[in-house]
Amino acid sequence: MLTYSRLAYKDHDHDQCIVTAVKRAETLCEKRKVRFTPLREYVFKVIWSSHQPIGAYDIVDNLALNVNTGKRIKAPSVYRALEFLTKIQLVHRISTLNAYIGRSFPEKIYDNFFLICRICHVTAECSTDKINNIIEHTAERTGFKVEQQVVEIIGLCPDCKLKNKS
Amino acid sequence: MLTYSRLAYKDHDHDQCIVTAVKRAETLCEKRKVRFTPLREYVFKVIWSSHQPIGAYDIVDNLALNVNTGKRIKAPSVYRALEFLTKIQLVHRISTLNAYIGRSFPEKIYDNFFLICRICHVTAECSTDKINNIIEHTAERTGFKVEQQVVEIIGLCPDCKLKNKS
DNA sequence: AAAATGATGCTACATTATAACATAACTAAA
DNA sequence: TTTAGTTATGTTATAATGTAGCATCATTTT
Repeated sequence: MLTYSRLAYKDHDHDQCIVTAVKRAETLCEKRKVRFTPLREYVFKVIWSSHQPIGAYDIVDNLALNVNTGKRIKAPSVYRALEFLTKIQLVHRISTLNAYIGRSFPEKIYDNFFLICRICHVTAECSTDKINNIIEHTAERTGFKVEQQVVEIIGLCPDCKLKNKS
Repeated sequence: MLTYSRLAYKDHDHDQCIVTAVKRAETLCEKRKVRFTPLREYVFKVIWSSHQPIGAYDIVDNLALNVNTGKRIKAPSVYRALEFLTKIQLVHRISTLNAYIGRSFPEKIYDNFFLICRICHVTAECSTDKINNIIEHTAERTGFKVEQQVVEIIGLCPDCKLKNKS
């Protein structure tokens, strides 16, 4: 089976994208019995505001001020929200960019990878169970126990590929 | 075809490892008509001094003082050497650790991945042409042009797996 | 209500990386 | 073999990313 998320490359109703992601997040947190607090939701929404990974300090800049105090939310709070969201797989840290992106298949822990445009940074999540098989197979022959995989593919998205053909 | 570098997990003559790597580097640089300067060689050797990825500032700390001036070699110089070595594929930046490791198959641009031990950080480079096929195939269906791939597998190396069985 | 746990706020700082400009070393052309 | 061009390194300062440690506030459990 092979599925992929080409959505990032198409015109689409992005507000709907966010709504769906938030719903998915709420469901997942309920199931895992963890709290989807306002701060975590705000951070999650800022991350989902585009299909480009966003840096932690850009999230800080894009967050609304704290509702109660009117003060800016500081880096450590954002990093803690990111840690939480990452741990339950709702968000992925694109380590080649030091930036964070919302996950389209949060239930898939392996089998997923990211296509990252070198120019515009638009990032699509893909999922195929074949990759994991190969990695697992190769790793096992060396006695290595796979726990987590980071697969980041860098290149050109369809749009930037066209624009750079000249 | 499937090859892999289990060397990292075995007792071996590591000095020989370094000598081989340096020779390979010299040959590659000659072929590409780029300069394997003393600084680049020193940095390369420090990286190859173990099978654990090493951070840029740890390289700074481990470098001998500048032969002529007796002064410490500073971060920007090291980063420039790293940029050079990374660009010609002699070194890989393990982006999940912000650290650098010598490559065993510098001629392979795709098809390679890294098994990184979560505990001791020992890292083995593997190479199999199957992964790239899948990624390429999936990416192409979305119109994405693959240029570079970062595959970092986190888990337990054979030694740490044994030690943590209890 | 009290106690325990979990989440956020906050200051200060650690770590990783680069910009910008000066100097030195190499290379190729006249 | 000088000179001009190019590439590499030195140096200072600073940007960008991430965390430690402790105080406070909120939620859940007893």
